[in-house]
Amino acid sequence: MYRRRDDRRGQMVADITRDLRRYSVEAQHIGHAFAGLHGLNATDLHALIAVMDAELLGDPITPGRLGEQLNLSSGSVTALIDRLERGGHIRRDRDTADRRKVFLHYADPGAALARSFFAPLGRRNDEVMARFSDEELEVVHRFMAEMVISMREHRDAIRAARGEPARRTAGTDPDNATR
Amino acid sequence: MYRRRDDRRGQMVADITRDLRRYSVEAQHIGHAFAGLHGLNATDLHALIAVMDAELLGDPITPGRLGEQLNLSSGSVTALIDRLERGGHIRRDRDTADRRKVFLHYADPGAALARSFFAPLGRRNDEVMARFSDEELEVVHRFMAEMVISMREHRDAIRAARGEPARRTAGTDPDNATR
DNA sequence: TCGAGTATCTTGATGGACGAGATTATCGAG
DNA sequence: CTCGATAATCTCGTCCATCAAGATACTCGA
Repeated sequence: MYRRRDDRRGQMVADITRDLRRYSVEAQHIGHAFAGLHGLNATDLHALIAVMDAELLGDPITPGRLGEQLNLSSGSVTALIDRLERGGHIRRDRDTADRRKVFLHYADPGAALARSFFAPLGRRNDEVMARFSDEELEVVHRFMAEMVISMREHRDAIRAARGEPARRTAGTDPDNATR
Repeated sequence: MYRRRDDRRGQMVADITRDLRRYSVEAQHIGHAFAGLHGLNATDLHALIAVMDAELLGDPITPGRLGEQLNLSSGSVTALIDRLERGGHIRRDRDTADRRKVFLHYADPGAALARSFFAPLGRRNDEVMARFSDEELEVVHRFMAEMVISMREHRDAIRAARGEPARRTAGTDPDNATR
């Protein structure tokens, strides 16, 4: 689209760029549509997924860390958690050691919702991937992993250019990040 | 994450799924951060890109079609265009044939902004892709193209489940769609 | 053990974006 | 030249994010 070259490889680069853009636009639309279908908004859905992820890893998330992941102010996070708790999706639990902290745990309705979001997507993933060999998938993985790294750097650069000092999220550390 | 298998291929599938999820999350963050940096919001940025895309294809977009692409109500679209026009990013032009219609054209500040969004991303893309052979990129392209198709189907399914009757956007037609 | 400093979450006020529905302008068919 | 359909706009209410301040709990040095 922007910068079009004539050689075959240049065309390929452009195609992939366009693929990626389309993919993320679709992903956003899907999240938005699914959320709306269940009376949530896009942020709520992201939060629900983050809470579930953390819980499945045995490392419950706190409002503070949730705010970092979603890039939300602390006040917004409280309101967000209020909404989700009111909807019965998650619940708050005070830490016994440090009573300032609140741990977020998902309640069953929330978990079911998250599963119903991912299950069909997973099926579709499987369908597509079935058409590729192990070696091909390996290439795809290598490519996507590198793209994600590059995107994260870019994200941090933009955030740094703003006022937020890059706001070291879990993304700064190499790869143990939940997502 | 969800459904983890032990064999190598299963692991690969899970990894790629995770890659894709991370990618779209990052893409969203980048859009949000960039928009905020320039006094816009995420919707405004998407709209600006859509307007530019259409214009570059020589087929200026109308508010109605823009609303379809962004999945916005007509009222929101009007407000959105007001904002962008006020900011000097785009301008409205009445169609001479059908005076109900309004064509959206980007003004220079808007174009510059869109370019300053894509240019660094393009550079990063190039860097990553330089590390892959033609054949490998071919595989990536094939994979992503299929994923996009699958995602679109899913999106339409969800929207159909809602109230909107799949709202035939440009996505229904095979591939000449801008995005 | 007291107190200043810090961390974590919450509250309240404000502004802005979005959606729903009514309204205005225009077009095409009979 | 009406009537219905279509495109955009306007109005209003709701909801969400941000900001600034506040409440509570921990930490550590004197």
